[in-house]
Amino acid sequence: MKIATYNVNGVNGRLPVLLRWLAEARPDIVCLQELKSPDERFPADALSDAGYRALWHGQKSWNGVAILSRAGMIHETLRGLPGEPEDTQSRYLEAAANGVIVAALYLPNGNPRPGPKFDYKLRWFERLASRAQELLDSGLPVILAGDFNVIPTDQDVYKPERWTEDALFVPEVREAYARLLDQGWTDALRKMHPGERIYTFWDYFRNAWGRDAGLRIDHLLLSPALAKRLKAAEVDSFVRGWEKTSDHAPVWVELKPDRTARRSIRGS
DNA sequence: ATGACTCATCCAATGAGA
Repeated sequence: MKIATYNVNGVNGRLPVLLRWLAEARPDIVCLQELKSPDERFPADALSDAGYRALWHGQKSWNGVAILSRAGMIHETLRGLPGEPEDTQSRYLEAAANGVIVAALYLPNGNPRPGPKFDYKLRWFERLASRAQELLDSGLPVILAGDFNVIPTDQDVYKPERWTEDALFVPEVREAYARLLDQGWTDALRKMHPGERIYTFWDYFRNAWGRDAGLRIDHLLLSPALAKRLKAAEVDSFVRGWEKTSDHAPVWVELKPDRTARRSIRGS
């Protein structure tokens, strides 16, 4: 089973690129971020024609997350993170699909720092960590997939010294990410590629793609049950080179079949 | 240090992204 995350930076403007990538990559489940679309303009028909059922949590102009599945039904389990009822930003959607709990998330950027946007990022991080702990405690197979807006280490940025004051890289944020992992999550891309420079985002500015001046900020975190099934994790960086593309590239994991489930099917 | 680029917004100039 292949599960992907892709910050599309505008789901309607990006539709041709998204459909092309879906046709080529054939992921079973996809988490999308930055829909930048109100719910009524989400391209559900075009995605349905491409073979995907969808669940979406949109918002006019900004944010917005969605979960696509071609594997079967999607059952919503949570829309928005608890803990801040006045928060109207559409950044979290969670569902059960194909035997897995999938959380699609778009963590706040947090710049400029210091300021209210940075404070909001830290609060949102805490709310995510609370939910993540609940999900781990459930013992279910869970994947947290999305744009975390966190550069975890020096290895994940083309020029660390340029980013020391940035809300994506300051120690406070990197520590929050490390604490999240310490709950028991596996950073799938890093697990499969230790010691490798690997990016998921390249700025539109300054020919960042041409210079390979990237950041690794889109992450796929696996609960222990799914970490055992991890087979491959990659970035479809070629998509970043397409016309009218997003500044992010899709990231995906391939999971081995669930041995427990297979045993039960065989009845042994 | 700034701004470069791209998206979405009642179409123009602005906010947001990272």
